[in-house]
Amino acid sequence: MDTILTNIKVSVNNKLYNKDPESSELGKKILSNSIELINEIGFDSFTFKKLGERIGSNESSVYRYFDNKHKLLIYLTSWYWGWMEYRLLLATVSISDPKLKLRTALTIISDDIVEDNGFEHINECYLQQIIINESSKSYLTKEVDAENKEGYFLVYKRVVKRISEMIKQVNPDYNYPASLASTAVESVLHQNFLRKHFLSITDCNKTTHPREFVIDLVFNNLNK
Amino acid sequence: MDTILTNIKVSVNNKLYNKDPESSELGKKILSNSIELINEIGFDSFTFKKLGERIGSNESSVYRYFDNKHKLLIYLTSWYWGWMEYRLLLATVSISDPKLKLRTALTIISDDIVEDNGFEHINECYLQQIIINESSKSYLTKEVDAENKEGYFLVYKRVVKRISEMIKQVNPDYNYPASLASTAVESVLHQNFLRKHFLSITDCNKTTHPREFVIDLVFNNLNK
DNA sequence: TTTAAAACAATAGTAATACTATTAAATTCG
DNA sequence: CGAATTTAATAGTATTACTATTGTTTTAAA
Repeated sequence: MDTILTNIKVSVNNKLYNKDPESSELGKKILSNSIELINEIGFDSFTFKKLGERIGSNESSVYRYFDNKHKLLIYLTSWYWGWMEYRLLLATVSISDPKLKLRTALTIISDDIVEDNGFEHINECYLQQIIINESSKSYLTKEVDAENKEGYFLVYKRVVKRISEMIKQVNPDYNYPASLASTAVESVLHQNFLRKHFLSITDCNKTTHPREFVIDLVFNNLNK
Repeated sequence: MDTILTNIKVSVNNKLYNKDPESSELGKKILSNSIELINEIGFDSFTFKKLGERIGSNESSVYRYFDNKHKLLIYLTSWYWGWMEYRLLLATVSISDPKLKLRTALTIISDDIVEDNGFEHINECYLQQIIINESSKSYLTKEVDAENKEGYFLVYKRVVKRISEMIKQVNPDYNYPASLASTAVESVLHQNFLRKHFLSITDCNKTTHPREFVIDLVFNNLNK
């Protein structure tokens, strides 16, 4: 995987930033440290001032890269789903059996990322925690329609659509492929949250993984 | 329904407020106007100052009822789920057939509330929109575990558990009753959001209702 | 190699937010 | 009736989320 990774770059809608954070040392520091800091103190308490202090720079330098913390969050979620799409393709492209293909895709999106392997300045484990804990905040806003028009959520929607297509391949007669796909993706994140904070309303725990539930959920709907 | 409603009051964890908003005229104005205002401008832009201006009162008067807008949001979501639990019980208590019971419960939680009937100072239609658009923000915080210990999310969890129990009644052999219940509840809200903002990743639209999808989803998992 | 432009970083600001403390007025209650 | 309590408004503070300005460094062109 490493040899491939050195040549690829996850691309993110360029309207999300003023200056490409991957293009400079400071930009990379902004990415890596914002991921760490958001994980430590949560997105709500996260400010550019705190980030500036942490990277030994200053607030206004961060503003040159991102208009505000909201756009930074959308950048991070876009990066995550862009990376996920890449992993998804890599793992499924050579599979011809529709069921195995779908099962593999669901496994990929529900993988616990435990190793930070590949992109130097992005810690994928921490980023996945941010996706679980904060990513809904990127679209649960009054500006969602305007931002959607700008294409801020394209990558996320593309991942869901790919899974939706795989669902159709397994069972062309199933009535809700898009809804099942979006529910599966959302459910992976939600069940991960629940097993950490609201254990009493999930069956996912030390012995049962969200992956098992979601794969069972999806295939129970398609094998009829 | 009306005769019953005049006698019951949805009860909310009293740690969520400093002074019971149902106990005074100003308190009721705070509830009704905050629901309207959050719907109009979104929770992120909502402030106690704007609310104070709107109700012809002032910021600090609002603070006497709620510590901060976050607690107000949890109050509103608790009220919603308390109300939902009441509707759920009322609709299902007399049903003995497990399948019909579960189907009825799923119908209740995925109902579009279009009429504001019952509680004078709470507009249930607007409140449902707030639940769809904002309620995740009530638990997606760094304080979730502490607040969970205080019992802030009990009512919500109880609703999910009730549905989980109904799932077990339909099929005691199904492995993930709690996860399926929490996914169903979450999915109703999520699909409602998607059909308004991200139409391309849902099958719910003018002709297909989230209710149909969720009922299909749940029963496809139990009828094996 | 010089010089002009551009990019960069820091300082110092501003308006708005999220509260708190104080005080004065109104209400209740013994 | 008077004291105690509750209510409401004013005026404050610290923090946040930026913006404008300025000087400094880097780059790039003549």
